[in-house]
Amino acid sequence: MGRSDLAKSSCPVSRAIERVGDPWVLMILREAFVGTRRFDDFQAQTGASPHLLSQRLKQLCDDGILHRRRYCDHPPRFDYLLTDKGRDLWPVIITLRNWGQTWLGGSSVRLTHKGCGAVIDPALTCPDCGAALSARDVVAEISEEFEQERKHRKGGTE
Amino acid sequence: MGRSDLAKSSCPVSRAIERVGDPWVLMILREAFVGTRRFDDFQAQTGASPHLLSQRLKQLCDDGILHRRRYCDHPPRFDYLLTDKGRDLWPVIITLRNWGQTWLGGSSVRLTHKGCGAVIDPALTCPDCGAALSARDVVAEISEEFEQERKHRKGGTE
DNA sequence: ACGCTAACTTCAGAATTTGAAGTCTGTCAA
DNA sequence: TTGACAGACTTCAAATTCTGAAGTTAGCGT
Repeated sequence: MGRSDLAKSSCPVSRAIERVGDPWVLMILREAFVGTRRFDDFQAQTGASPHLLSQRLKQLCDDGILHRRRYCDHPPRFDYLLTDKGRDLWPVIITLRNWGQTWLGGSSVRLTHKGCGAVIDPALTCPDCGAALSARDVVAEISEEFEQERKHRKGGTE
Repeated sequence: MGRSDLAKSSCPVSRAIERVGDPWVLMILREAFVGTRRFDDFQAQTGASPHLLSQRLKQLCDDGILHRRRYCDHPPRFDYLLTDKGRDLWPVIITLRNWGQTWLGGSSVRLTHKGCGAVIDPALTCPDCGAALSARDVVAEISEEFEQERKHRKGGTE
């Protein structure tokens, strides 16, 4: 398949990985959710080289995850803001945080729910019955199209 | 900072990214959650070269996310199973799926909750009051230790 | 006119990845 | 007992990507 062909897969997970499945992209997103906006701040907090950072920011803008805004005309200055599409990646960062906190330690990041004021660890639940969800509680049924793709790969010449 | 120092950060997100913030690792995890166990099947479904796959599987075993099991003595044959630590990464894959399905399309993966039988899209909720959660609903408060780390980077020589 | 800030770009050497080919152990059928 | 095959890898050279240091551009403040 090759990494650059992931987006062609009909699997939504592959497609998402193609866009955000990169350590630098994930670090940039973490920063963005903490309020970081400017190039040099992203650089300082992620440790990415300017070259790399500039590539990734460009890519994230192209993908509609960040928006490059001119926040000052004279001199010309730009910053990077999350779009709605980007803000929707918050659950991905939060689930990584949850896992990191549980299995790798590190000083915690406290999350407070504005609605009820409680300090929380957000968890996946069933929107229907409200039960907490883990891998064992759910059956995944792959679409016909994706099933074909997989079968083809097992036997096929590729 | 450099990518390989992420684990030294006190931020649980960085630590998690250090372990699983790689497209191949994420693809391997996706596969593992769909029941894939054997080397050649991982290879066919992820498209990774055997060299790369072997590196990543080794790394995932070292990190305690997968377990390399000898499932046959004669001839010696091995497969890779998720550990509890690995199974706990399910929410990460699911949130990637949710985002991919919403913003990138692709034929859907249907999830059925065994408990109540409903076809669902798992969502993050507040375990206290049960409300659905998005980035805007939560305040993140960074630990003192991590706050120091960040300040140091802004001014510091690094 | 000099130093400074912010947002980058350039470049060479180092590291990683790709893709093809090969290895090793052992089974099974003829 | 030879030959075809399966599974789990390893090896290697060429292509790609990343790292780290240095330089660039535009304009402000003194």
